[in-house]
Amino acid sequence: MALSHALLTSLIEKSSSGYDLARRFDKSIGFFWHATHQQIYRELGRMEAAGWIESAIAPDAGKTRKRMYRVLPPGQAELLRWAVEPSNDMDMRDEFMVRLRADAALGSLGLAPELERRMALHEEKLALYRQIEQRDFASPELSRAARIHHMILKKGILYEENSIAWAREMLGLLLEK
Amino acid sequence: MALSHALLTSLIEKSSSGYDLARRFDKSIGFFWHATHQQIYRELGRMEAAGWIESAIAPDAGKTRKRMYRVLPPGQAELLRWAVEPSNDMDMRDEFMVRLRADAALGSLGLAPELERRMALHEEKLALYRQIEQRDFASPELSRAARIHHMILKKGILYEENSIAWAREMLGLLLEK
DNA sequence: CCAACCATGTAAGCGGTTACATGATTGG
DNA sequence: CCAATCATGTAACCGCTTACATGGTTGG
Repeated sequence: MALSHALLTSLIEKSSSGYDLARRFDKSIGFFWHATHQQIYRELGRMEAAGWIESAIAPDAGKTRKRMYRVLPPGQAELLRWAVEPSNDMDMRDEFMVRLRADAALGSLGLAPELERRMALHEEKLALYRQIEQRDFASPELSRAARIHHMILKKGILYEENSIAWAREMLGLLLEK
Repeated sequence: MALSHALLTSLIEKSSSGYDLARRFDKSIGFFWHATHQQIYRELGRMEAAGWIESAIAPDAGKTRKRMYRVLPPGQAELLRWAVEPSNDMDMRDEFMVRLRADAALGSLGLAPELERRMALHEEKLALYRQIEQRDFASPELSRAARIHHMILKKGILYEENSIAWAREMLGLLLEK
């Protein structure tokens, strides 16, 4: 399971509460590893039980239940151990391809509007990624860590560009006749 | 859930046994919707209980348990109903991006060999896709269904090309210094 | 004759999704 | 004051993965 290791990585980058972690996750590692807050809270509980992380009442908790989590040496050791294992391929589950194949088998089902909707989503994501790129990676001299983060972002940018170009061609085919 | 609909589509394309379905799946829809044989058998059972498909002992069963499945009108209706629903985005779960981010946080962990391994896998897949493209879609005049199948394959080809180009650049960064 | 493959299934366990719940704080 | 957001959790369900099991057929 990789969720725990994604959380460890994120907590090593910056100790934080479950809530903050969930929000940061959505905007960084989450682009490549989505998780809901329920998953995150449960996983934090497990990792604390395993001695990988520890928590304390947050300094700014006030009367809330806010807790800060930080990684312990066994957690870091586990991350190191895991990092060099062979990784599973990305799974390519795309419902829309199934729908297209149904359209091919049954005749024109009117998938064009849905394709346009998805294209717009890709455009949005691409714009967001490019904005992040401008903001965080414009400098000519970046640290090794920053350059790696940039490459991860670039993977997303390539994917979105690729998806948009493909969708444009696919749309042409669906609208034919 | 889309697995049942992927199976319905595949069965509409060609009635077959669970075993054949599982094998065909690996080489067509399976590129975008992987499923193990256990998932497939269970799903076939559910769909038969729901009246979407029916099965009969296969003509070439001999003394084996081989059964042929075919789609019934309610199954086709269900597929039509589902096909035009809004589709979920492809989830982008890529463990290797998490590992890279761990590498960025903890210092050089030696991920280059693993990246090279993955690059080779992408090359293999790309070669396979291009071979299928030559075999099935070389003709200048293709039916609508064939052209849709070709576009689905092209999506895979774009993805693999993209991944290889990205990996090459990433490898350069990991080997620096 | 034996290994590989055909063909189908059971069972356990885990991860992920969804719905629901609770209470505090902040901003208009 | 009320709505939105902060912050954390419980519970149920379902899909997916993995291991294991069973028996028939085919090819060298």
